[in-house]
Amino acid sequence: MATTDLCCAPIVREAMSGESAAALAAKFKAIGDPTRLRLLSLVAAHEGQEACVCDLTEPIALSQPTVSHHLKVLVDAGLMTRTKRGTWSFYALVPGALDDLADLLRTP
Amino acid sequence: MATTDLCCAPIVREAMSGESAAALAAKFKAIGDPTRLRLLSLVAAHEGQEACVCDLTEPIALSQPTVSHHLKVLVDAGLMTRTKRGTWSFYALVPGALDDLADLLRTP
DNA sequence: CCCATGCATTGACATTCGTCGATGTATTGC
DNA sequence: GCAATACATCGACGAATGTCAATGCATGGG
Repeated sequence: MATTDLCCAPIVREAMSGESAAALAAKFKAIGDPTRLRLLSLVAAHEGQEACVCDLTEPIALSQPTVSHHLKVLVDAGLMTRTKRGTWSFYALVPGALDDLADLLRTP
Repeated sequence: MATTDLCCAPIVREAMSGESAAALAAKFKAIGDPTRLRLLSLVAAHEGQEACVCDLTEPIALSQPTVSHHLKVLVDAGLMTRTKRGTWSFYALVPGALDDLADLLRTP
């Protein structure tokens, strides 16, 4: 779920509708958490721009279920992808997803 | 409070520290709510790029205390300013605040 | 001086969220 | 097959969040 595409003009261009506000807020809420921001950062900075859960658990210093939970939130928000290879799950940024959010924040 | 300046490079440039992640997450959490996104949008679209609470209560369709609460969150996050003139409190965007956030989301 | 207006604050409540331990489920290696 | 590894899911718990009605506090008008 939550694959609803962002529409519309920048936030400050015109008054937002309730629906588009909810869709956008869901994405910002996903990155409105310190742990998830660090996960995005860690994955992006990792070689190949991808990382498995085992690469992230230690630097994040939280339990493995908690890390998996946050990664799922990011995937559900459309910001990350999950790819299973063997025993591992590799997470990577969705190309352009963060840039799309950035564009919506720009003021004229 | 919460006037901590954002530092650092874009999120995806290098691994974030816990502190900068917390500071950044606080700002994204502030805009990670549909009501607050609409408030930002309404204020920015209003004439003079400012609006009083009485201008916002009706289109938001929530109680006045709730609107005031959300506006306070946005002010505390450093995204809005409050100016009292007479009986009214006028809210406006902090110039460049959203653009600074946008810059941190950009991927190389 | 008193009342009405505009807004902030308080207290309460239900809901959501972040976290963990325990458990389930594949996949790999021997 | 069996044990070990990597990860997801579940259930539970305290903390934080969004909302409202009630109240407080200024400011301006008669």
